[in-house]
Amino acid sequence: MATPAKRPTIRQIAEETDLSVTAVSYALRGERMSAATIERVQAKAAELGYVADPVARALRGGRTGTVGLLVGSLADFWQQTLAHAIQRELRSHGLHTLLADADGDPDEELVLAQRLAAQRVDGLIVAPVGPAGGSWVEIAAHLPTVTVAGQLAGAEVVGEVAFDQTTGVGEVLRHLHALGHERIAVLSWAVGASPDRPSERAVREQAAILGLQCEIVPCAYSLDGSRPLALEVLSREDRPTAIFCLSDSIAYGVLHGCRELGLRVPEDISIVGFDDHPLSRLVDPPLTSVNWSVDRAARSAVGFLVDQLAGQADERRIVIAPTLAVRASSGPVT
Amino acid sequence: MATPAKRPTIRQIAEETDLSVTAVSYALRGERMSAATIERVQAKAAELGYVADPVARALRGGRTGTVGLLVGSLADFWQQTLAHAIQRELRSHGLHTLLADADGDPDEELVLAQRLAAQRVDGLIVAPVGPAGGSWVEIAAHLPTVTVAGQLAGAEVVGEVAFDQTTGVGEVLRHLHALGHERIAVLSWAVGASPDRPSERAVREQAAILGLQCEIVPCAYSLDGSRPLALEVLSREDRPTAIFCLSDSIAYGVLHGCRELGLRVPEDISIVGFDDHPLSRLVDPPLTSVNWSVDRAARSAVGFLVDQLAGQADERRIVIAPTLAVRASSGPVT
DNA sequence: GACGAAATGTGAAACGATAAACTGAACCGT
DNA sequence: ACGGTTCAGTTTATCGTTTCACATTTCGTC
Repeated sequence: MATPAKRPTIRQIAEETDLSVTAVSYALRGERMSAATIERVQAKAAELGYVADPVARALRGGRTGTVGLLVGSLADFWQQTLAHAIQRELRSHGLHTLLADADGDPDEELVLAQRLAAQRVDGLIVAPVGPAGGSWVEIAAHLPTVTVAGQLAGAEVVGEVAFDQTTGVGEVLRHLHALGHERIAVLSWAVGASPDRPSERAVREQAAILGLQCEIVPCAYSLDGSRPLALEVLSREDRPTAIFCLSDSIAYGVLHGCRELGLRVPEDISIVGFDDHPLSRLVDPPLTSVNWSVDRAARSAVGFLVDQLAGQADERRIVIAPTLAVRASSGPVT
Repeated sequence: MATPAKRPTIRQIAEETDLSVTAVSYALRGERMSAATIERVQAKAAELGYVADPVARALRGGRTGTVGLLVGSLADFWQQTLAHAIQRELRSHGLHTLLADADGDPDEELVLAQRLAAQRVDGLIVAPVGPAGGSWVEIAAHLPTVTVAGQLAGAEVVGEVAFDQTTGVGEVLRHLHALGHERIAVLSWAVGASPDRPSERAVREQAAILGLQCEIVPCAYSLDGSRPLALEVLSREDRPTAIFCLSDSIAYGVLHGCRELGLRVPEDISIVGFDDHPLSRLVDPPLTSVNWSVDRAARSAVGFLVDQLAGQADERRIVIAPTLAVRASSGPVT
C-alpha cells in the first residue's frame, strides 16, 4: 500500500522520444504534429500504457469525464433503479458517475451539489427533492445541469426530463374514483421540502375535480419509514378505503403494515403505488402503480447532457407520459 | 452555463489579507502561523465562502475525500442495497462516492478500477465479480482497498468483509434436503468470470455431503436475465423439485417465470434465494432466503477503510454469519 | 531567388494547493 | 555578547497537463 505508484506521465514519453512535453501533448491528441511524430508518440504511449491524468487535466480546466448524479433519496427503490439506469447510460458514453444521495434533505442536496461542482464534474444530473433556491441558479449557471423527475424553477438547466404528474396522478384518482373510493389517504414523501410539489398539487387539483376527499400525509421513504405510519393510518376509526402512495417503496411498507394488521388487500383496503418498480408486479398482491419508462428517462437525461457537452447549446425538454398499470392491489369498495 | 465560474481561491485570500499563498495554506489548516493570523485568514475564508479545491489538492498528492465504490452488478437489487448502504456510510464519514458498475464483467471491473485509481480516489471498496488478476495486485498495492462479499486472492487488501458462503449455502441445502428435495437446480451469476467462486464451490461441497444432485446453471443478474432461463429449466421433462438462486434478483425472475407457467410455489416447486433483499418478504410467495446484515457489512467495510486512511496500518477482516430466513417459497416435496 | 505562409516544433506560464528550504527577528542561557 | 533555538513568515519547486507566444524549417509562388 505504500509503493510510490508511478503511472507513466507525459514527460516520460517526452524524454523517451526526445521531444518536448508540449509536442507530446499535441501528438497524443493528434494535433499539429507531423504524422510521423504522432505515430511515434502514440506508439510509445501505448507501450508504456500511458493514460492521461484526469486530475491534472481537470485542474487545467479541461474535462474530467465524470458526471455528478444527485439523487433525492437512494432509500427509494425506484430511485435506485433510476440511478442504475443513468449510471449505465453514462458509462455507455464513456463517462464516469460521481453518485450522491441527498437522503431527502433539500439542504443536504445543495451542499452535495456544490461539492460535486468542486470535484469538477463535467455536468450534473439531478433528481431534485428541494425547491430551486438561489444557489441552484448559480450552480446551474456554471455547470451544465439536467433535471429528472423534478424541476428547479428559475435555474437555467440544459435539459429537463419531466414526468407528467398531473396525468399520472389523475389516472390513479380516476381509477380509484371509478372503483367507488371517496376517502383516500395520500402518502407523500419529503413533504415540506418543496412547498408546492407538482405531485401534491396534482393530487389537490384532481381530487377537487372528482370530488374526492384526499388527505395528504407526509411520509419518509423506505419500508421502515412508511410501515409505522401505515399502521397509524390503518388503525383509525374511519380509515380511508384506499391509500395512494406517491412512491412504490412507500406502498411496500404499507402492504407490510396491512399484513401485520390482518387487513386484506384489496378487499379491506386498496393500495396504489407510484413509479412502478420492477418488483411491484411480484409483490403480494401485485401493486397497481403508475409506470414511467425509466430507460427512456435515463437515455434522455444523459443524451441532453452529452449533446450539451458536445456543443449543442439548445435547452431541451421531454415529458414522459405515464401508463397506469392496474394490478390486484386495487379493487372496488366493499 | 458559460459564466466563468469563479470559486474563491487561496490566492484571493492571500491578496486580501496581505499574506503569502503559503501562509494562507498553513493558516487554513491551523498550522504554524500565529493564532492571530490563523483567525484572520479563516475569517476571510469564511467571508468569501472559500472551499479548498479537491482537484488541485489531489494533483499535489493529497487526499481527495472521495472513495471509489466498485460493484459487481447494479442490476442486482441486493447490490443496489449494498451500494446504498456503503454510500450512506461513507457520507457519514464525510467521504464522497465515485460509483462504478462492472455489470458482471471481470475485465470491465479491472478497467474501472484503474480509472477510479486515475481519478485519485483515496481508497477503493470492491464487491468483486472476477478473480484476482495481476493487475489487482498492483492496484491494491497502490490504493487502500477493501473487499466486500468476495475475495481478491493474492492482492494485499487493507480490509475484507467476507460472507460465510459455506454456512449460508449449507443451511439452504440442508433446509431443502430436510424437505425431501433431491434434484436441485442452482442458478448462479457470472459463471466463468471467476473459475472457482466460493459460493459455487460451497454448493458442490455441501451437495456432495448431503448426497444431493445439484446442477449449476449460469445466469445473468436481474429479472430479465433469469426469467427466460427459468422458463427453460422449468419446462424440462424432469424438472428439478427446487431451484436455489444465488441472488434474490434471480429468484424474482424465477418466481415470475413460475407464475407465467402456472406453477404453484412451493407446491409444484420450491424456490430459495440468497442475500435476502428487503422486498423478499413481500413478494408472492414470500421468499426463503439467506440474510446477511447489509448494514454491518457496510459499516465494517467503510470502517476498515477509514481506519486505514487514519493511519491504522493493520489489515482487518470480518466474516459475516448468515441467517436463513425460511418463508413460504420453500416447502416439502409433494 | 526572395517573400510570406504553412508546418512543425520549443519554452514558459498557468491551473490551485502544498512541502521543503530559507530568512529574519526575537529570545535563551551562559 | 555570542552561538543556538523558536517563531512567523516568505520563496521556490512541484504535481501533470494544456495553451499561448514565439522560433525554426520547409514550401509554393511570383
